[in-house]
Amino acid sequence: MYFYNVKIVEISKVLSNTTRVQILQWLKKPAENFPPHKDIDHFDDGVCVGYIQDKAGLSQSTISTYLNSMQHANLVIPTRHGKWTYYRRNEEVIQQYLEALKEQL
Amino acid sequence: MYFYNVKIVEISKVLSNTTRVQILQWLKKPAENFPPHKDIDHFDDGVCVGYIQDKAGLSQSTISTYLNSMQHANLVIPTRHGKWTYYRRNEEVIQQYLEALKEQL
DNA sequence: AAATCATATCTAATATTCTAGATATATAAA
DNA sequence: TTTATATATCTAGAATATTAGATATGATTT
Repeated sequence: MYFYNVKIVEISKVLSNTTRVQILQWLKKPAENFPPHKDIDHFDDGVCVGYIQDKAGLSQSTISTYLNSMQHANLVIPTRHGKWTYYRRNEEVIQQYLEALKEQL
Repeated sequence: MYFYNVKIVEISKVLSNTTRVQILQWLKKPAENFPPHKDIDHFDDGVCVGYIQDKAGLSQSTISTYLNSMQHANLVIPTRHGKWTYYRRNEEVIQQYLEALKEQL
């Protein structure tokens, strides 16, 4: 298991916004929260930005900025498939964050 | 065990600032992080604001504001002793926050 | 190669956070 | 009952976050 650099304050900043927390929660069960993708029949690489945007009801640029900050904190992993970028949770980091809080908080 | 209302976003907001995280950490081991109080020989009710201010190196009003936000999120409990207000961790809420994250995140 | 589609980045307006100084309040001491 | 001490609240400026629209980029389609 590779250990990322888990920065408590940076990750907490991500979690200090309702929409960003929701995105993480939605990505836990993509099939329940998003329509199927048109080109692929699984969510192995996560969910495309457009679906996340529709669900959140915020502008495209805002969601892109949010996802960027989440990626910067290593909470999500982007994968490019053609013209789409899929985002999935980084379960390792989420787990490591919980551990870090348990130890350090 | 009484269950407080643990709001993930509100608590995460507290934890999104380095000083506030440090305060929580310092309060875990008051005897190691603060000088003894002059009137009492224990830290059962926590640490007075002045000591926290000195340790953090920020202004009195800033620390007071921080402690207020932490109290509002139920992360710390204030106790008045004469002219001092002592703050201690609310271990129940901290634990419940960790549980809430584990379940919901 | 032009048009289209998905996403990212830039720009800017508004809101919130950070922080300190000034002032208020509450308690204790003189 | 004035004075001193500890903490809280008020005010305000600077910094950062939120958010959307406009524009740019990268990939696919026509």
